[in-house]
This record gives sequence, C-alpha cells and structure tokens, in this order.
Amino acid sequence: MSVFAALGDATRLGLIVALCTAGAMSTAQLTAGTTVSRQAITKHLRVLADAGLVRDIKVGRERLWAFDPRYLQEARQSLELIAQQWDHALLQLKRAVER
Amino acid sequence: MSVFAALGDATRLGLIVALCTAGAMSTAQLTAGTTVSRQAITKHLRVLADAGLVRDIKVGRERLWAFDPRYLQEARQSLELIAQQWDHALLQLKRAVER
DNA sequence: CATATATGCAACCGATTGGTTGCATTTGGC
DNA sequence: GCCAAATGCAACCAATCGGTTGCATATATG
Repeated sequence: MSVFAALGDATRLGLIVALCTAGAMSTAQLTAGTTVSRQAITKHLRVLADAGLVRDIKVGRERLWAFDPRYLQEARQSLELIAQQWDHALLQLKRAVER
Repeated sequence: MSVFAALGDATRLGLIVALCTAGAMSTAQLTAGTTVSRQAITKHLRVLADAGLVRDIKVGRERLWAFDPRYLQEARQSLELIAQQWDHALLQLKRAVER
C-alpha cells in the first residue's frame, strides 16, 4: 500500500539500496547480503513489490528483482509537497506577525 | 526511530499534513479531525515525536503540537540519494552497453 | 536420469502495533 | 471552592509483522 511503510523497515530499505546501486539481483543473492533467512527476504520483497518499489522477472530457475523508480518519485513529491505547505504556512505566519 | 516508518501510517501522515498546513494544534483539536479516539492520537503523536517530526509544548491545560521540518529534510535527502544512485547505475549500464 | 540449486508454499511463533476503555490528574473559569 | 475541559496513565485486545522451519516444486548441469 504505502511506499513510506515499505521503506520504514531497515531490511527493506537495505534491499532497495542494494538493488538501486548494484542493479538487478536474484532472491538468493539479495539474501546473501543480510543476516536473515531467504523466506524473510522473500516476504520483504513481496512488500516492496506491493508498494511498487521493485519488479521481478523469472529467468530460468531464479527470480531477478529490479528497483522500480516510479513510486519512489511519487514519494519524493509527497515530501516536497509537505515541505512546500510548511513553507507557505510559515510565510503566512510571518505576514500575520508583520501586520 | 525511522521517519519513513512514522510516515507509513495514514493517520500519522494526516496529522503531519494538518500540522503542516494549519499550524500548531492541541491534542483535542487534532483528534477532532479524525475518526479515532484521543488516546489513539496521543500514541500516534508520540511516535511522530520519537521520529523527530513534531515537537510539543504545554500551554495552560492543553498541549500544543507543531510540525518540525528538520528530520523530514533528512528523509527527503535519503530519497534524493537513492534516486541519484539509481541514475548513476543506469548511466553505467548505458555505457557498458555502448562499449 | 540423478543431483544440486533456486524458489514456492504453509504452518507456526513471539513481539509489536493500532486501537479501545476506565479512571486519575491538572488547570481554567465562574 | 467547584465544575468542566484537556490531558495522562495503564490495562487490555485483536490483528499484523518479522521471522523461522519443514517440505514440495521447478530447473540447470554432469
């Protein structure tokens, strides 16, 4: 559902960073970079996929995962919007004080 | 702990947006804008405070909550960094293909 | 074909989460 | 001083989460 909730777990954020810097990887390769089990990673990847942050393709007997930038862009825009609203509120406060 | 985890809940994101657009508000006022109980909102505000997204001051018998932009800025930078790493990885892939 | 690798499926578990309710405490105003 | 409003504290609850283990399935490779 939410991109933020998906990014809120340290293991998942690590998976995103790994996929984002090193490119596509299989489930086993991604598991190798962590301390938890393959099944745990599989579940995390499922969450990330549901949030639209990764895509997967089956190639042979392995499953390759790749970062998908689309929804991360949306998340960035959400934070930008909040920051803008905050700036706007501050500006109005400043004007109110000046009056 | 994590700003993303704090933003991952719809109710909490709503509180942030409310504080960010309308300025500081009391716990009761914030509760009025939701469907859940005051205690639930109090807990959510605690989570947001632990994540460094809001600050509170006691004034009279009420407690005013205000948005704190600092950690949201950090969150923005994290997303920017991920996006940059992704761009970099794509660029390298492109160069590799061209060679 | 046999075997090893990569993954899928499902049950299970303890901890955390989001929420409630009940009652106590602080504080402003008449 | 009394009452109502705003909040704090704590117990409790069902659902979700992060994780494990065991076993089944698919697929390269010798």
